[in-house]
Amino acid sequence: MDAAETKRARRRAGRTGCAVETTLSVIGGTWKPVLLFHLLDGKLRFNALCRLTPAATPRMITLQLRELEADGVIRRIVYPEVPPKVEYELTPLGRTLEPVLLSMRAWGETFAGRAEAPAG
Amino acid sequence: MDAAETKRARRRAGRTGCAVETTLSVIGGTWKPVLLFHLLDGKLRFNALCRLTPAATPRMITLQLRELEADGVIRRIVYPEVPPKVEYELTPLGRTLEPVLLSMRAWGETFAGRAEAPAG
DNA sequence: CAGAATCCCTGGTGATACTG
DNA sequence: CAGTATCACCAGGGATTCTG
Repeated sequence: MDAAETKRARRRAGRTGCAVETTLSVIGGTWKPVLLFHLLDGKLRFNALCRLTPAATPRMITLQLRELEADGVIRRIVYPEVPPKVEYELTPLGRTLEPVLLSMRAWGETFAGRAEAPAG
Repeated sequence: MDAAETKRARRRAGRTGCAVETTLSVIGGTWKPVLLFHLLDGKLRFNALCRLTPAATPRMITLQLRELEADGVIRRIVYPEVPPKVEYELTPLGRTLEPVLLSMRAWGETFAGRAEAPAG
């Protein structure tokens, strides 16, 4: 998928001084923040990620994981076993995203609270 | 564009316990984090936002601003003047996104540093 | 189990032209 | 200036099937 890759590359290169765009070029995918967030807890198997992100299809999860891997924020560990076993984990670089992901979660929790109890 | 709205609503409702998805339902748009980030500095006119986000077309900026407004994170101020003048500013709720946006910028700066000087 | 390959279609996005 | 309306394109993503 070099279309998306080109897009992300252009974005990274063509940023106009806004570092936020740089971050988005890495975690800007539809499901990337969610996947990364789940990986904060440690290694996860492909199926586990699918179960944790039921709104995304396995196909999409695969694609997004590949891009994250290409950007060096996650690592793919293949165990040469039968049945196949693959785990994903954050790289040290990926772990530096923790503040971003945690602040996103924190805000989501607050917002959900406000949205569900607007009159409260 | 209620297709996107439906999508976001579903996402907000159908989250599986991950607050990150809730946050994404609000700032998940392609240019939303960038627009919000620029608004951290204060009110901005439409044209100013366009200039600060040249990679996005005015059309897209309009659409994303509308969604942000619908989600209550920004406010649209119309001055009944000629020529027209419209300003956008963060609502109090929108301002609570500041930690998220700042951490995104911070990470982008670090990543850019690593990417441009990988051998350093 | 983990993922590749294929088909197909929706809708996100750009470009252009117009308006108050 | 700050949009809106319309057309057109094609890439993103879903569903299904197949494999090692």
